[in-house]
Amino acid sequence: MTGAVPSRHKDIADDLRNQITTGRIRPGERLPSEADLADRYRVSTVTLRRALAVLQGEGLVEKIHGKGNFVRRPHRKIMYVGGWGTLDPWTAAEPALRVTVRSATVQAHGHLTTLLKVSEGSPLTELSCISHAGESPQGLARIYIPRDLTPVGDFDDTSSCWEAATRFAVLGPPPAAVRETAYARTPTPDEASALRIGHAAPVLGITRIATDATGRIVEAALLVFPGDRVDAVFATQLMTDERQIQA
Amino acid sequence: MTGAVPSRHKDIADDLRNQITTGRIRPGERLPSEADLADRYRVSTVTLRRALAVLQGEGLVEKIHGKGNFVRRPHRKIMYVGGWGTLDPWTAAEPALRVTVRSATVQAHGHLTTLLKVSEGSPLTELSCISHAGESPQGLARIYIPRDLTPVGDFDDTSSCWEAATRFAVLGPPPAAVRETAYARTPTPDEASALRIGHAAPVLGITRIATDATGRIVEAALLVFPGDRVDAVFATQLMTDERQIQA
DNA sequence: CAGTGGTCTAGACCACGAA
DNA sequence: TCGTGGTCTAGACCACTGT
Repeated sequence: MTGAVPSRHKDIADDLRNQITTGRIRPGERLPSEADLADRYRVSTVTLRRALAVLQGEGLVEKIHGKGNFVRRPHRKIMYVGGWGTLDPWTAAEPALRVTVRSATVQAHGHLTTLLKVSEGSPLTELSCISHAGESPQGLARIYIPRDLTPVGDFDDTSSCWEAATRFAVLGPPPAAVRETAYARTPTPDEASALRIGHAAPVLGITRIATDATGRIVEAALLVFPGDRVDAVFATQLMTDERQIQA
Repeated sequence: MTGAVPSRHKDIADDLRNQITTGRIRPGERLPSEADLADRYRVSTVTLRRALAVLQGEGLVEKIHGKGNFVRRPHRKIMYVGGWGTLDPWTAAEPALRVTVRSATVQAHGHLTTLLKVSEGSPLTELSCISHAGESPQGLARIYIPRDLTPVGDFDDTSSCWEAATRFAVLGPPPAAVRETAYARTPTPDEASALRIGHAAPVLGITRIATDATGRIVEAALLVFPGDRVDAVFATQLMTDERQIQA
């Protein structure tokens, strides 16, 4: 197609990728320092860093400022199950899965009022969750629930809410309908550092709106997952009649 | 939280972003050359290019080698509707929406055999679709249908299949169930050039498997959308009983 | 050809992490 | 303090686009 563009950094990325995937450099191991690698490949540090950026974007390498570049442990792909609004049971049962939840009361503002269809300033319970699988951050969630629907009790390790949060499941009253919007984007700086991914690594976002039988919104959840670790699956049973509705 | 890291390129990106979003630089317009901008901001070309890379990742700027940096025309977010397996009707009705379909007969191999649960070498019809909204590529689709289920007739502009492809809808016999997996990743080089996005711009991918009442897979579709232009929405009605199924 | 973006260099200085 | 990654420079050379 197009002429081959000389790009030393891609060659280097290819070489390092091979060394990683063939096991010559093992998961968790630290790569030689960037200065060393630059020397070895006879390139400038800038070029070498571009090569590492490629691998970081692929989720193969994790950079830690002041410590070095590390080969990421390969992770089984986690499944977020749509409709259920939960990580798949197998994943959620993982013993190494730790979740940190921070709860706060906030007032609805801006986007939140639109999402929850509440008036500006309405009291909401905000749950900030971060889920780790072993060392690696695995997902972020910010869940908003109208204050009057919030289950009583603290979100400590023993509460059922904590259990639900572990699975990123819908909190609050059982919903009658769930609407989930999935999108792909780059992480915000906050998300990038929280998830320990590059600023260019794609994240899979899911905005989940749960409504009860009366149509009232009982929960809005903003979920963010590293793109290389999480897929979202949605299953639909179609009545043959349903297909007629579509024009 | 963390100390402010000096990063001139982010400041520049912020400034340019403001100029774009406030309309001081208009959609379709060409930015000053990188050399000019580097001069104006008193930075090196490398730093300025990092700033532009940020904006490109956000989908605000399109770089064209040898021509310049252009402000991308803002696009309404397109909705892919899960379950229905189609772009939303409003979008699909867009008159400016053009679709190019190329059909071929291929033999199942590798991943395809797993996806479609057919044996190696089974004949499949492959439809390669690319959808444009005006100038901008908007989505790619590769759809696979078992040869014996393929509707007869060519996929010309007048066929109903072409109409369905326009909406990225499920082809072949009406399915009884659809399973869609959504993921976020960076584009392959092919996808990046076909969609005219950067190699680091996130894409939203959807793998769609449609099965008939007997459980036979009647279609597998691999859809790829630019992350900044397409969202996917999935709606679920929950019977109260359904919630019990979950352990 | 001239003008544009794409890649690379050799070195400087700053910020973070662990002794 | 030292070794690490993070940012930046001033300039060179290559590749693509249009005249």
